[in-house]
Amino acid sequence: MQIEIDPLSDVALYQQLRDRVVEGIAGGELRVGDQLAPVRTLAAQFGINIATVGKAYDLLRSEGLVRTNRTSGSVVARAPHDDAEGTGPAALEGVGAWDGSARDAWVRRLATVLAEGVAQGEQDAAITATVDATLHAFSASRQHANDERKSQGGSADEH
Amino acid sequence: MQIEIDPLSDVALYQQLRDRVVEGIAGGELRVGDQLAPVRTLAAQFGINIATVGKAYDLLRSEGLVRTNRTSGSVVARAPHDDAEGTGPAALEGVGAWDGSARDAWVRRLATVLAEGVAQGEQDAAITATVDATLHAFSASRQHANDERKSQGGSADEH
DNA sequence: GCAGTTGTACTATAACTACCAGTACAAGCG
DNA sequence: CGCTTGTACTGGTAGTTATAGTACAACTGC
Repeated sequence: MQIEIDPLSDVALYQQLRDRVVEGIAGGELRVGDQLAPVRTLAAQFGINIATVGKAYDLLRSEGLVRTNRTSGSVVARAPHDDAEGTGPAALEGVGAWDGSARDAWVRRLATVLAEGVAQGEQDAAITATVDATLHAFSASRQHANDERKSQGGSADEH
Repeated sequence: MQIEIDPLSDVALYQQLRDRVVEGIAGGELRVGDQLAPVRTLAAQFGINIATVGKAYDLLRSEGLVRTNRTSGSVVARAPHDDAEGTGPAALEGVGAWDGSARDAWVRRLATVLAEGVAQGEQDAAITATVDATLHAFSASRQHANDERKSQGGSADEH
């Protein structure tokens, strides 16, 4: 998976890294068991500090999205709920659903973002359309990534 | 409007204030022309610094949500798009729709939050349901606030 | 004009965060 | 053993958050 970050953004570097990985999982570019690039590799790739990458991985681990085995690196630990298709050898590892309070916090955060759109005069229909389009983009991307794997068993992370 | 903030939250105080005002506008508790509490009043109410409240107002102004006339205080400058009902003497002031790039940034932020839910295994249907419920809560709240105004012409901000 | 209110600007300080640099270590793999 | 892995540590720089206190320009009401 190709990650890009913007050093000029007002969003913290480690936060951007974390966001890209989350989006990668949502979009299917990163699937359960996939290896994440070593902290040193990512740090060198972006010319940033190892500790910054480590902090991003720290965050992802605390969110239960990746699991890390000290010597073998970090791997994706959670997958989007794919309602369609039996996905043959899927569910390599237990998903485990996230913590209730974590979900509550997520709902709160979602509500705040939605309130922003509403306050700015965005119509409800326009908002739901944007949400639907975004979710559909994710599932379509997952579908596409799925097909890729079937034709060529490639790794998601060339480093 | 009754605002509450959590000094123990990891979210910055000025950000919380800004979020509450945004949600107030989305929920109709704050409407176009409504006066916001003076910075000194809010600062005293929460036992925080004037500059902190000023920063929140600064943010809201830069987002075009409030307009400020140096001596008369800050007032709400933007209203949710109410698709239903003629709302009689509504649209007291021009709404003006937000900047295109600002909207793009909002869509990006929304996508990141949605990705988080998807990555955590939340089903698309569950997400859209949450979004719909949140949007409905806002519009219902607006409706309610609207009725309140009709029966008793109260100010939104008693200070 | 005067008193009061409003948002804003300024300085200065303390605490915390983000990021960096370098080094070091424990644990597993080949 | 050599290599890679994540992690931990110290130390430093810069920026942000929040504080305190003072001050000012502009408008309202008397």
